[in-house]
Amino acid sequence: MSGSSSSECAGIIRRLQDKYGEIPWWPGDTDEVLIGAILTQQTRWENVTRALDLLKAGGLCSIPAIFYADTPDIENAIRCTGFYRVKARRLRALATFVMTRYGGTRAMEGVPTHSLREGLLSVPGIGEETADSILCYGFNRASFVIDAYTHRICRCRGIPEERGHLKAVFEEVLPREPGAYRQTHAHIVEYAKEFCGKKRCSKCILMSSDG
DNA sequence: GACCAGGTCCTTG
DNA sequence: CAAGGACATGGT
Repeated sequence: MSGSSSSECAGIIRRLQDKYGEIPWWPGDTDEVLIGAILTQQTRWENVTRALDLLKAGGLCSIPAIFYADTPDIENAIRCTGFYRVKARRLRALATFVMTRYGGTRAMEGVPTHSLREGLLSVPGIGEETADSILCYGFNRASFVIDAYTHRICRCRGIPEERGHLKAVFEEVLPREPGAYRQTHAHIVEYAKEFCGKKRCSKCILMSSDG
């Protein structure tokens, strides 16, 4: 792996840890994480929590409930997350995959990570980021999430942005523990939301020397 | 009104 | 394969 990228990423990880410490992130049971992972696509998390509350109020915040629900009921609950028709379809596709292949998320816990990932990626509407979010936050697997914020931070540090490269580098540098993966990803999002615009970063604590 | 948000898929060149 | 567009609501 690129030694340069590795040391840069290691530096980013360490400085973010120093800045933020332990922060809670993406709470909820497994089913709720799967649903949230779809809803948060290209959408602010605050809008997602509102939709999750509406789903809960309607008894629709679980994979079986989504599987058996009427599509219009799902659409109404998730409208505030945008792309609501597409997302309702994706939720149905995910629920269908889980229920028909495993009978529920509980039965997926013993399935090997690479096998789970492959299955998730076969579901229409689930790409690499969503799959990794589900694996890392929903199933406690060491699969690092590369999102738009990760790209921004790495761009600002001159690290090659290709997704597979970034995923490999972070997974090489971090201890192979889901908790460490979750924490680092949470740090990246917190930092980037505040300091990294789409075009340029306003401030960069990641810039300091040593590395 | 313009621009953006923790993506993914489909169509074009 | 790269680039562009569609999907849609809500906040700044």
